[in-house]
Amino acid sequence: MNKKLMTIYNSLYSHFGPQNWWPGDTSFEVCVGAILTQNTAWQNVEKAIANLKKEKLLDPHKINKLPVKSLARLIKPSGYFNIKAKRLKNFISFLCERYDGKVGKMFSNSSGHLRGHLLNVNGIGPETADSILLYAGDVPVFVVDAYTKRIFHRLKFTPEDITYHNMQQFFMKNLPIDAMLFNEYHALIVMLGKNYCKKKPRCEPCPLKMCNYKTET
DNA sequence: GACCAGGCACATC
DNA sequence: GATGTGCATGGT
Repeated sequence: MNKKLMTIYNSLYSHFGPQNWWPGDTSFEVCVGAILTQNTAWQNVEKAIANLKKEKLLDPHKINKLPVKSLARLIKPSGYFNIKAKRLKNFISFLCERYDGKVGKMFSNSSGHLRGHLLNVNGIGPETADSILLYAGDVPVFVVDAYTKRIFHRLKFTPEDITYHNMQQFFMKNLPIDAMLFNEYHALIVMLGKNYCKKKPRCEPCPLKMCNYKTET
């Protein structure tokens, strides 16, 4: 257990408050959002999900039957819509065939193997799999994203080119294994990253006052 | 108009 | 195993 990691967490929590992640009404919506938000601003994902809701299509069996082209048109605002339509359908056919389209059943029927199963779905990589595990199923895995790597590199904790797995282990070996903590910590990292830890040369002064990163221009 | 966003798969060396 | 590239909309 690394005290500095908890100190950073506490500073972020004091500064930003609880983030109440994941935004979404159902665990299925969380899964859909996790795929749609790949390399995409959440704001755009909201528009895509709103389109699905408007057409009353935010339902595993309905999307399973929907032609890829129709799905692509609906999720267009989230970007990469052709490839994401395929990815969504890959996940949903996995969900429907193995678990009758029920996310709850997916978690209860796949004791410990779920991460591996998810990674076998074309279009689901480590971050998406872990987001589904943590935010749809309360499984205590730490979610790593581009902000996580950038921030903790600038704080000089980890190398810039660290792998997903090693970055995840860095947190999970140094923090208590706790889904609530991992949930809030990742969300706070994204909040910090979005607002204060952008790619150079537009980095804002960090509210934590712990980062010496300076813009080059 | 350039840059960036809560990645991933695939090609090529 | 490491590196490069396509995928695409919408906000700043």
